Amino acid sequence: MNTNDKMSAEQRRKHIQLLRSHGISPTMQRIKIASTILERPQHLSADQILAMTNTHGRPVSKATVYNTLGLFASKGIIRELFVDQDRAFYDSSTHPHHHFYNLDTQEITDIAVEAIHIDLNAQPPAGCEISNMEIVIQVRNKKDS
Amino acid sequence: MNTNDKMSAEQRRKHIQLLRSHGISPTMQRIKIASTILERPQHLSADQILAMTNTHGRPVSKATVYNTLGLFASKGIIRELFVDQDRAFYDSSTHPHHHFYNLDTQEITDIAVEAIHIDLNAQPPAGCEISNMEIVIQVRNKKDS
DNA sequence: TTGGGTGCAAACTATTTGCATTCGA
DNA sequence: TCGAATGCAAATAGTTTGCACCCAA
Repeated sequence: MNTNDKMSAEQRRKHIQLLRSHGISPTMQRIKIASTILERPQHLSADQILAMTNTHGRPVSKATVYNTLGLFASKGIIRELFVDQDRAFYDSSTHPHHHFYNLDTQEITDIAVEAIHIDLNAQPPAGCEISNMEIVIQVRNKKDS
Repeated sequence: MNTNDKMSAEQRRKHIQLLRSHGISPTMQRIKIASTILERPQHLSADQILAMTNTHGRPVSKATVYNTLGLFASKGIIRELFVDQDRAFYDSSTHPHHHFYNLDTQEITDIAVEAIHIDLNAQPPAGCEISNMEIVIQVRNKKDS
């Protein structure tokens, strides 16, 4: 058993703990998907996660990946990002922060929560309350000029 | 010919002018779709527009409605809103403003541009420039308590 | 044994593409 | 006449649903 194997085994245990502590029973598929996302801080789309998860071992179906990501997000293990019309993205960091979203490359970059100050002088519509004040600032590659 | 018919004819002429002035040739389908959206300030999804357009006269296909909305948006007649993961919305007002988006009802409400002041202390990623700073604030119906 | 939990094939929905038809020069 | 513009059926991509299977009580 080499160092990498030890790391993986430790990570695996950590992820199982994490799932349990959020009330999710740690099945094979869920552990694989958790490992893919939580390996490091990152922003990934569902198919990126599907592809990365299925580079090794027994493949997990598309439906399971989608459903599992929804489950993880609803339990607060990861965060679902609303940055793109077409695809959902998932953020392995759940602490509050904002994002730049590059429309040309689909890349997501963090903005520290302290770096944006918002002054809102409008009331939500009657009978509503604010659910989410995360800001996405769309950027594009600079044109060569 | 009653008052309503006169109104419609006037509106129709105005819409044809508008299309021409934006470099769009005013076909039957486009005039019908323009009439649906521009009748009054509103926020509509593509199928709402499809359904409203096809309540009368010769029906316009789904594909044409989608493509036409994209065309109108790219020419600046209407504005495409990125408020919901699942569907695009189109705003008949193109002047800059922000939005509340009700996740429970899919209703969109305007926020005057002066009502939000944003202080951004972060640089866009290298090689990028900000493309769009329109803010969407997600709201939910207040729970009865 | 049974009932909720799990995973996935198939279905569904929003949107885009490819192409036959039409139009304007 | 001919190339570009137009409209739409069919294809696609992302996501959700419905159901067979499994496992703990």
